Amino acid sequence: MARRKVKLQYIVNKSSRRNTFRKRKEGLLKKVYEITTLCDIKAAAIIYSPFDVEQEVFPSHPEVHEMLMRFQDMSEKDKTKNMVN
Amino acid sequence: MARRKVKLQYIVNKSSRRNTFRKRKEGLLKKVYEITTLCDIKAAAIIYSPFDVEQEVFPSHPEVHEMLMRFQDMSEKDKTKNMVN
DNA sequence: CGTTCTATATATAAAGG
DNA sequence: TCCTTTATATATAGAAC
Repeated sequence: MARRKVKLQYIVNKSSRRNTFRKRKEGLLKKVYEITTLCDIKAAAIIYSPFDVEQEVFPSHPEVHEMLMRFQDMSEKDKTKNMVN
Repeated sequence: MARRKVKLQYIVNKSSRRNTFRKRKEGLLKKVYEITTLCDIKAAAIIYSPFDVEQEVFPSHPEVHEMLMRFQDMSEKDKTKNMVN
């Protein structure tokens, strides 16, 4: 979006892809922060990126870990049920 | 945003909060899908909401579970390091 | 490679059904 | 309560540094 509408597909050019990744990651974390604040809920985003040295990025609360634990405890059936595409 | 700028704070009115939650959750999942597609990375969002019957919502791939496993394996120090606020 | 600047695409608050 | 419709706030692609 912005200057030009972009097709929703893999960005081949590496520097463009990297730039888009950085900007969108920032936007995504902001959105997570906002919905968390506005609705007083727990939310987190996990991003695995080949660009960052650190492999996982976590926005949001320490409670995130608790959420993960809860997820781990769910049955496989429930996990599938809660997947959204 | 939209018709009126909204202060970034808890929305007291329940129906408004619920509506905002539903819309923003949808937008958030879309963003996750987009960054995933555009940059060919793995990403997921976890949302704990009192509005949904299901307690956790997961956008994105089956690989998400693998990501969580990797996170579980990280040392406490690394977990803290990867938290972003 | 990372930032900042803007024009434009998107997300979304309110309102209406 | 949920879906549409809009007006407006935000996010962000591309450019320039």
